Amino acid sequence: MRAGETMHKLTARQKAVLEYIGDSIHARGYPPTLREIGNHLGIRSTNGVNDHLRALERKGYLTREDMKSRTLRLMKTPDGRPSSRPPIANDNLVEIPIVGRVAAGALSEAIEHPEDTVHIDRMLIGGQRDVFGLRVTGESMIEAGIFDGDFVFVRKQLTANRGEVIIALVGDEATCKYYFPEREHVRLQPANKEMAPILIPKNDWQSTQVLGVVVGVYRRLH
Amino acid sequence: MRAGETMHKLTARQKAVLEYIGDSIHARGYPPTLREIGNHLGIRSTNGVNDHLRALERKGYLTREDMKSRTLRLMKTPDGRPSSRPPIANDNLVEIPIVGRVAAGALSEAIEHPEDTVHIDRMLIGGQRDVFGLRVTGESMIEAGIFDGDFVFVRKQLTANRGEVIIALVGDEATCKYYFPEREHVRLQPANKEMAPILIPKNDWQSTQVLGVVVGVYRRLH
DNA sequence: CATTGCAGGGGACATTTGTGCAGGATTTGG
DNA sequence: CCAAATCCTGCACAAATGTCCCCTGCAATG
Repeated sequence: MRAGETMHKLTARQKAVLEYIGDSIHARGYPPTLREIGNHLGIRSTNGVNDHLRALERKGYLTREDMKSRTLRLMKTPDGRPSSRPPIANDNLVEIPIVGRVAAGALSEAIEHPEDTVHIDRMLIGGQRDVFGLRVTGESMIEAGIFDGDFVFVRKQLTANRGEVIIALVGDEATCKYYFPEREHVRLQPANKEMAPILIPKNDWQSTQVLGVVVGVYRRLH
Repeated sequence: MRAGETMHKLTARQKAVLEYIGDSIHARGYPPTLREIGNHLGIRSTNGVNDHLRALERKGYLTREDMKSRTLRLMKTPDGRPSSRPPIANDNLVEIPIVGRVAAGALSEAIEHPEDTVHIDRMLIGGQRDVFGLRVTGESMIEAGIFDGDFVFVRKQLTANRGEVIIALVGDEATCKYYFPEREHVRLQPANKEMAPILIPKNDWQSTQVLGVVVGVYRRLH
């Protein structure tokens, strides 16, 4: 950085404006209007927003064109580096339906009508396809680090390997357990010393009872 | 692909329109207006341009929003491949830098030069801003369901509430622990019966030692 | 031959959007 | 302490911009 090229610092508010503009471009593909910025930051007057934009222009963080809508261009990031934000590459993102709760019943129906979806980085689910999400109820897998309220991401498949964490349909309830096929029965093993395994005789066991294999776990804190 | 979902081919004119929109976004950073498109292609009537846009929408090459200027989004390239800059429908996505591993040392440097990023649904981090990611090393939080190799998402902040899971800088190592401020010292409590708490005298404790509060945990399985 | 899609012209109209003016309250730097 | 900057409200206005309606012509299709 040369002398004379004074490093104009931003106020917190100006930084927030600049960040929202970047977010908008990044997420929607086009810059926001004055009023959109105002709405997002709780500024009721377009002039209030304009003040910020003028300040950001003066300090060299963005440029715009006269009397044209949405013609904002970012020149520098809030920390002063030249701006060039690559657009999100869709290839890395997957949209995942959250189909209900494990052990909540009537799951198969829920799968057809997802209530909600989340987007998740493909990297986090190991590049798997056909993944859906569930909310966990109960404490049966706490020793595996899967707690009440956690989200689990499940790769849809009808078979599993010994020892994997699976979602199985028992009766009409979905449940999350370790999978242990044995001679006479299939053992669904909880990860909780105080709970007994579920034993299902091989005769009663149908392949449709495995809904999928858990490939990821997410827990919100705070 | 269903029947009826035919591969809609573009006319030469429609292709030209689509390309100009792409050029505009690329060169100027924002999409053009109807009249700008018309000027560029020699179409004097906004309606003429609108016809093209409607056709492109119908064929799935772009989307736009009602009564908003410059809200064009490309969905497919002229040759039918998904657009390289696929605008995420909703803006509930956040790009999160993965800055290193907890207890890996030299973390503060890593924060400046993120090695990698993941995208995550804003819903999963409770709408927080200023979030970064870390990979956990070690077993010190297993009873809190945070295992070796897990990703933690951390809201950047210099203070925390009693009992929250935080990332703290101890010496030059970042560590993940429960936060318990007490009379004489700050206690960093592991969630592992076999490990002792770290006690840091209030004198040695500086606010900069809290790097942030853990707002989410992700674990890959399989 | 009627219909459909394409490619426009021309223009009225409503909405969106940026600009500008007139303030006020607070903070910051000298 | 004053001046400048920050961060707003509120409003009026004009320009930019999308939508809609009614046309013309042409080509392809059934």
